[in-house]
Amino acid sequence: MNTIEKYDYRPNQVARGLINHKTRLIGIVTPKVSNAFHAELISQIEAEADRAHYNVIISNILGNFENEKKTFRIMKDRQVDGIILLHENTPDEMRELEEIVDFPIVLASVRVKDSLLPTVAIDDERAAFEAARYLCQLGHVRIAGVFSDSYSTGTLRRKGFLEGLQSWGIDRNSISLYTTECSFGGGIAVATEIKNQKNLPTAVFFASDEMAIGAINYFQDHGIRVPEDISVFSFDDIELSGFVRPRLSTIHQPIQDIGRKATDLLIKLIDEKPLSQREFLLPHQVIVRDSCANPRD
Amino acid sequence: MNTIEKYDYRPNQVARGLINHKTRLIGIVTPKVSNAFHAELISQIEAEADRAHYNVIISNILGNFENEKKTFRIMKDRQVDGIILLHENTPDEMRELEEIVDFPIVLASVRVKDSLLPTVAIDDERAAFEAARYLCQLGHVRIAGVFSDSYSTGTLRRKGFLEGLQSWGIDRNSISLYTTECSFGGGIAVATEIKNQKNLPTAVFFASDEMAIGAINYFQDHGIRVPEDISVFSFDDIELSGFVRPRLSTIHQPIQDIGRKATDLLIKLIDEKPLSQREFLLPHQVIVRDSCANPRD
DNA sequence: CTGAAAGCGCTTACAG
DNA sequence: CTGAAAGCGCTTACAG
Repeated sequence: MNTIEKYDYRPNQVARGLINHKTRLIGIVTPKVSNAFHAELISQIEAEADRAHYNVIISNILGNFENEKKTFRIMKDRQVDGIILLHENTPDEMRELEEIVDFPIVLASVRVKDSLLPTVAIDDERAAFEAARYLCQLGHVRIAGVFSDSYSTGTLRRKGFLEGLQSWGIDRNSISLYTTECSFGGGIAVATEIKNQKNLPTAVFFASDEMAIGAINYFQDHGIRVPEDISVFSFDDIELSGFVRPRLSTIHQPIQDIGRKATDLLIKLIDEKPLSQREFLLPHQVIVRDSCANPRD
Repeated sequence: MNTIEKYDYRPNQVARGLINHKTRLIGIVTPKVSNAFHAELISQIEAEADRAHYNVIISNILGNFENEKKTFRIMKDRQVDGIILLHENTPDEMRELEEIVDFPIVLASVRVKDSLLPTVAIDDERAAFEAARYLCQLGHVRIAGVFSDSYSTGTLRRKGFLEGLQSWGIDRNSISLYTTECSFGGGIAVATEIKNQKNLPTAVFFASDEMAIGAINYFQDHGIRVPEDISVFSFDDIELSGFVRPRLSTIHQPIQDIGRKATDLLIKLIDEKPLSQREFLLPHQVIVRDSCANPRD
């Protein structure tokens, strides 16, 4: 012990990894690290992993499934102890990925249809339902919804949104639906389409804050005021949403809790401890700020 | 070879790391992964590292030097091949960090006074000089500057800013200087101070976009219009700066090029290749958008 | 209880 | 040119 102190001996983690078959490395697989929502999540995961003496390897897969498979193979070669996946796949794709690795995978902030993988997320359907009801409450009738083509930010939120409107008795014909990417650019693209509609909706629900910010930008550029001419409600509550103008009314996702819980769950699985449940749906919140108003007509 | 194919054999990277004394792992050390500027930089570094078959370990140091030293020790234990540091330190602190590790370190987007470390950044002083001159050109005379307490975003940009104003003949007494953190919160804190000044400046230069966005938010909340009542010029040109209202006039940092170049440089050092120069100052750009106008008086 | 040996999965240097 | 041995830096199981 004295000698250890004296020479400041520190064991070589690579050698330990080889003998223990544990690297204390967690892989985070994400479509794009620089996405604001993911960056916050990654930051949180790193902090929680650090507490448990794990380190974190990140990887951008840039929306390409071949890339994602390659990444899983690399993580396997590197002998990471587990993966936190921030990306959705079809059930078939998911099965392909699971076959590549022999360590646990946890889904964070996303859900995969029919998957048996441990998941930490929110109730997307319920949250979108509440968002839709909020818009109805304000008096909106001609409403648009903008979603992605994936499961959580697409199917699930669209379903909840539609059910919310229906439960208020909104006519399906006065609802228009759009599909695009969860990015500033995606929002702009849809805003362009919406503007060219004959009959402008009085409110638009976006499945992500970044979409909403892009769209609001476009609306403002073209003389459409938010919320005076059009109300905007979105989803995620990234830090930024309180700093743009108008401040976004949005669904708050507990990013910190999701990151922390997903990390804890993965570590439990690595330690082969039993899980009390497979799916953790953390509480969301409807945040009312300045991007919604009553319709003018 | 046939057998390799047949059983899809893939060498264990941990074992290879042990024998080769190379892990093909790069450590990124950053104050906060979720900072927009850093997130874009990290994303870029990961992409470039991937191209060279390296993986990337990230670490939040959260502005604590003890934490940073601990991180360097962990990176050493993990036998990473090199570190890209996105954080500034005093020369003394930097020396302490250098002593911990035995592999190359590259500074990206920051500079350390008197350091001999390979660095990829922009000419902060020159860029701030140009920003100051731009404000003068618009006719501003009562000008405030907001900086951090570190070297690149503090000392260097402050120096260039002051020289720019001086070169235009602005009276030192009409310039007020502030120090805060490069975050939304830092910007809000300074905006509060500025608002309480007897004689409001007609233009404010912020050393980061995030500061500026926070401050603009505060100004707007308190009936101070940007740019009508006060012009705001900032620094970084994160993706967001084109999506807030008003769009930010700012100094463009070539984030992609910085990330790519820093990675290439580090890999060269890992391979013990010679560097053509120690410091690479990439070209910046003055981006004129909507947050600056002529002063009203 | 202490100390030497075996082994994790590779690569490299060397013997045949 | 091929194949067996040594060794990277640890940990674990076992002999003394």
